[in-house]
Order: sequence, then structure tokens, then C-alpha cells
Amino acid sequence: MDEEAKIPQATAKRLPLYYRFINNLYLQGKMRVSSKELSDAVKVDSATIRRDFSYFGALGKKGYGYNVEHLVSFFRKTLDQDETTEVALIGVGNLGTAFLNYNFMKNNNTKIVVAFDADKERVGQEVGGVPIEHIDDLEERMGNVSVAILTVPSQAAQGITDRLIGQGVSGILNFTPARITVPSDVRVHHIDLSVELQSLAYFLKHYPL
Amino acid sequence: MDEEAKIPQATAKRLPLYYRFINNLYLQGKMRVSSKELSDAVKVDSATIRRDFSYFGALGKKGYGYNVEHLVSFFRKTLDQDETTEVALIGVGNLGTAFLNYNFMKNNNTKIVVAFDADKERVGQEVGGVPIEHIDDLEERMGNVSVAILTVPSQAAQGITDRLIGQGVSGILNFTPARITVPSDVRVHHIDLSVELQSLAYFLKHYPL
DNA sequence: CAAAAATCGTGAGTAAATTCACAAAGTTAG
DNA sequence: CTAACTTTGTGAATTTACTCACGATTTTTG
Repeated sequence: MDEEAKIPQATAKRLPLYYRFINNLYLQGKMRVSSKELSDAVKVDSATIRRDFSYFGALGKKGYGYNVEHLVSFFRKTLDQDETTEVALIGVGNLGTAFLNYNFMKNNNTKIVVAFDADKERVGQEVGGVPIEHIDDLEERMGNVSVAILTVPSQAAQGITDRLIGQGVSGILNFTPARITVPSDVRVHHIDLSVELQSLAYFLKHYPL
Repeated sequence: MDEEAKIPQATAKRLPLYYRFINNLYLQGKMRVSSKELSDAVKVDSATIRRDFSYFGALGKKGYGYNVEHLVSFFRKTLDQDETTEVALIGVGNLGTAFLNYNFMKNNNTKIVVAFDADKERVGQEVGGVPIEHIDDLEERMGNVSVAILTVPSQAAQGITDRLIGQGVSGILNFTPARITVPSDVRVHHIDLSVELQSLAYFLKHYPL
């Protein structure tokens, strides 16, 4: 296990957000930043930010704040920003295409290197610089990519998941409404767009602010 | 305030998920279901499911489980499944288009009724049955929709947010990387696709399962 | 240089969510 | 009908996350 394995999951989820914002400050030439300023920008309580940072040691200076350059290089290291994670995308529909176009606008430690689709017409095309392969060739063309984005129709989700796992994938970002079943050593993050929208509607009706 | 306002937020977020799954069971003609079966399907601990349901009273029967028909009609009522929330979508790029196409595949208490884009070429077209208006006409064409999906470039996010709020929008589903600033009575749910991907990569490296 | 202001890092308190584990009550099988 | 089994609903324990509030330290101002 990592030494860092003590970091709360909630904190870990915020790290990429912090990194992106701090990197912007750095590119703008800003020298220092306080937890209060960060808080206004990323909408996370300033005490939470200080606590989050404190898991990595004393990154700041009392009465001063945080040195932007120091923070940026620290986060780059911590988030393995130099070591890119290669990603495969399965399902080049609208959502999949959005990801592919997004791919190169980054601050990113992840890169989609190959995409698959069931439509033979699309094979051989490129979207956002990523070649599209046919889903039947998944096993031959996937290489040893370890993360996959699943943007296929939900009926196809479990079948493709099984094939991905057969290829050694260890992380899946699942955008289908289907809840997929995976071995216990495979991590799945699930984003259900229609649930997000419905839950927002429910909150508006039942939890007035 | 609602009577139901006691329901934990974490529970409220799971309700749409439960509803969708239970509705599928109902359509398949299944008569009964246990918390254990639901748990396997939606990947939520069975005790959590029983606890969630218990906030609404005793919906189940000991030794038997839950009656599917009863559950389905209960959830339909609770989620205001009959009273549809009208939604506006801003930014008809790939991601926006994905939402529009998704719109009618539903079990849904939400419906996108109008979309806006900055591209004049697209005005007058329909995507997924939803008419596209020009962003300059936002104020005239939005009607009294109270929820908006924001799928625009991040530079445009805050400006459009301000205009939406001027029109009385009270909930925003923000897909841009920008953290938007809103009055305290407006609810924002933020989904940051690149953060999701990066955070999955981080978890894989640092939190081996 | 001294006083005032800023800001971190964190102990302690609180809140929210999850999970365990079991009595109670129903169902099923023989 | 009885015994074995199933499954709920929930009190209590635990885990996780958030926030307050303040001492310690540095910067800034005059």
C-alpha cells in the first residue's frame, strides 16, 4: 500500500480540481494564493482546503499563504501529472465524441489513445486525433491500456465490460445507466447523467435552499 | 418545508436510481424483490437500501421482501414522476447533443424543452425533437423553465449563468470545468468530466483494491 | 522596530452516512 | 401445524467528512 493511502477519498477526489486551478494561477504568473482565495474560486470551504493540503505536510506559510510555483510542482508530482495514463474509449456516439474532442484541451494526466465503435462506417476515421477501431477488434487493438471510458448503449455495457476485464483493464468510467458487475480488484466510477438531472430536480422540489 | 425534508441527501440521490431499476422489474412482470437482490443489481449495500426505504415508512414485509408494484407506484409519487420538470439546455455541442438525444429515452421526470446555441447555422434545427434557439434570444425564448443544463465552453459559463439567474432559473447542472458563482438560493450540481477521469486514474494508482 | 493584520495548521466538536447484527414477523415446506 | 428459513426495520457502533475556532508564525504597515 501507498504511504498516501491515508488520504481521505473525499480529499483525493478534489485533488485534480485543485491542480487545475492552481496551474491556471501559475500560468497567469500569480506568485501566491491563500486558502480563502482558492475557496472562492473552487467553491470548497477554506478550512477544508487547508485540511486537504495538510495531509501532504506543511505546504503553506502562516501569514503568507501558499507559494503557487511550489504548489504546482508539488501537485504535478503527487498526481503523477508527468506520467500519462492511457485510456481507451468505447462507443463513439455524441458523448464519446465529446470526450475525444476534449482530449487534447488539457492539463491532463490522462490521454485517450484509441476508440472503438460498432459502426463499421466509422472505422479508420479519426476524432480529435484518436483512431477509431471496430469493436470486434477490441482484443487485438486495445494494447495494454488499463482504463476505459464506457459510452455505449446500456444493453452492451456488461458484455463489453467483461471483454475489457479480459484484457486486463483495471478502471472503468461508466456512463451507461447500467450498473456493471466486475471483479473486486477492478474500480468502477459511475456517472449516470439522467440520475444527475433527476436528482437535481428532486432536490429543487424538496430541499429549498 | 417539506415533511420529507428529513431524508438524508445521500438517500435522495439514490432515489432516481432505485426508481429506474424497480420500474424495470415491474415492466418485466416481477412481483417481489428483496433488498439483497436490489443490492446486487444497483451495487448499494442491502442495509443501506433498507435504511433508505425506511425513511418513507414500512414499505416491505418481513420474510417476503418488497412488492414491486407497490414500490413502483410509491416511488412514482415520491419522485413526482408525473409532474415533469422542464429543462433548458445551453450549448448544443457534442455533449449537449448527447443530452438532447437521450431526452426521450426515459423513465424521466425531466424534459428538455428548449436548447440554445451560439451558432446561427443551427437555429431553427431540431435535435431529438427539441428546437434550437440562438443564445442571444435566451431571455425571450426560455419561458419560465427553472432548470438549465450548461454544456458551453467554460469561458462562457459565468456570463450565461448570470443571464439564467436573471430569468429565474433555480437549478443548474454545470458540465463546464468552471466553478460558477450563484446566489445562495440557486442550486448547482457540478459534473466535471476531466476531473472524473483524472480522479479515477489517481485512485487506481494510489488506492489499490 | 513595534504593532496590526493575515493566514496557516490542527485539536476538538459536529454532522452525515454507512454498516453491523439481531429481534420480530412473515413465508415456505413437509 | 410446526419447524426451518427468509427478510425486514432499526438501535447502536463505526466510519467518514466537514467546520469551527484559535494558537503560532509570518508579513505588512507606519
